[in-house]
Amino acid sequence: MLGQTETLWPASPVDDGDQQHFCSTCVFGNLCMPNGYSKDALRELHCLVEHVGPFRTGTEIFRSGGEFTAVYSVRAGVVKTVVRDDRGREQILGFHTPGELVGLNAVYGDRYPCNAVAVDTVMVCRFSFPAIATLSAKIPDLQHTLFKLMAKDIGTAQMGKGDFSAEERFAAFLVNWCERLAERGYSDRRISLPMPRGDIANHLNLAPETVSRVIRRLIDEGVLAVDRRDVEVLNKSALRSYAASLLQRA
Amino acid sequence: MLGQTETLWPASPVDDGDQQHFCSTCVFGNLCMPNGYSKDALRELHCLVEHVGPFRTGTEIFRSGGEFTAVYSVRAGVVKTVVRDDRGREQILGFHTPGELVGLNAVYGDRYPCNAVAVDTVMVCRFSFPAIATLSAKIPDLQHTLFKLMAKDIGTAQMGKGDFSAEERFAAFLVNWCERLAERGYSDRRISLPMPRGDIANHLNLAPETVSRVIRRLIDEGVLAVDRRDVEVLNKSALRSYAASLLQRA
DNA sequence: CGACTGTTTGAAGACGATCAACCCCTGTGG
DNA sequence: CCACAGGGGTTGATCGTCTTCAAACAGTCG
Repeated sequence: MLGQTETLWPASPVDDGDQQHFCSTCVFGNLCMPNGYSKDALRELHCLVEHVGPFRTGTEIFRSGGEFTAVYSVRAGVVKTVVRDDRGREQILGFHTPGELVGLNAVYGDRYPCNAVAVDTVMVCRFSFPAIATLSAKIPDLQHTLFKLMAKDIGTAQMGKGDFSAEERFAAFLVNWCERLAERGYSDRRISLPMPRGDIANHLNLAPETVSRVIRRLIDEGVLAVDRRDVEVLNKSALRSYAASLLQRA
Repeated sequence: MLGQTETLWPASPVDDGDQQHFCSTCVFGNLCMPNGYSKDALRELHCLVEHVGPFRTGTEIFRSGGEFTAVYSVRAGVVKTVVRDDRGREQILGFHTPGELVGLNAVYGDRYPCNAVAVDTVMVCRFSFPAIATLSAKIPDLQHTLFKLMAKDIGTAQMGKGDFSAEERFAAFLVNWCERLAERGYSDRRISLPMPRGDIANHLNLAPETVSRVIRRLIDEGVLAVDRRDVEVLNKSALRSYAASLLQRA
């Protein structure tokens, strides 16, 4: 199990030297195609990218109602997107790991529909959306990538729909989190959940107490080992079986 | 209130003669920009559109797992999109009225992620997606429209997230339904809900019995008059106040 | 008329929310 | 070094809403 004092995993992906296998090490993040772009395309993309940050925990990268000008690629840290209703209750739409693009849902309308808030210390790259849209007309691969990223966001948002138990929700969240981190070169067994329990609960439409109880059950069953916000998946297949009904939708 | 035998509203939008104010009367549906396209663009769009139908209740326009080749614009009737999990339980992602585009969520991946099923008798227009993507690189307005439509779908899917009561869910659904029909020239007070109660319940993550009870309460409060699948909104502001917390998310 | 589906209504039960208390860790100041 | 305050997290007891189960009802189509 986990000791209290040992550091379990590195805070950033393992350095591959000059090789860059993962898009998280590229300023474009998921804006990269699997096969990359031509040199010309890359040069043009580089012209319009802008490094921003760091943002400290709780600070806003953009704000709901603010003029939509750009999308952001997460370079480091975790970003959450949040909507607030008139009575101040907030709903966390999602968490975004390095490489992922934030702000695409603002393309409809000329204002951001949600807040983007730093969960921990965050670095981002800013892409002017008008510029990227114009560029995508010239670079079919880029247009295709944008279409795919937006369609993926539709699918992600739709996956939340459905009547699922607390266990299913949390397990699916954890499995999905592991997979996304694994794509970036992190361990898929030992992961960090940098956001507070209440944020996880909010995102899953559960009470913080319920999340706590679910975690307890999973620990008691030997599925997880948990030390504060660090999680080790001990029985991946068991976790997957909990998440199955939510993830395996044909 | 409603009599049993009278026909409350026309089955299709009022004919304006030669004027075509609404996109539902145009084969392109929401693929139309507010200001329309140039003649050249229209001609090219016309080349790749394909009329399909009619589909009878319960028949599939496309099927989950099928090769993704095209998106569909609803011309007449209502289409529902459905995902089925491994145990046969199904989840209705959404209902689509005339003018709306179905299948954009398939752009990610090369297979449809859901079934599209006719709720009543449905006519659609088929657009080859590769063709439309290619065309959109030449027509900036079309690209922009596609981006916006996809972003809107993200927003629609995200709106479902949150912890809402049965009343809030149903009221928000009904208000949204009215607004979408109103955009198409239908009455915004007297509407038809052509899908069975069970489908509404499924979409809202409620039991059919719960939907039935919510409707009963709204009738008793004088907010609605209901005759089978025809609904008249008697107190729009009351209905909106129920839906407020779900719709008014800044 | 009778089988069928879809809808409504009632009663009992389950799951998660809420309320309340406690714990653990951190940081701060004496 | 210890005391204390504070936030985040955990645990237990109770409550409420929606689900489930069961039955009756309505409209439709053969």
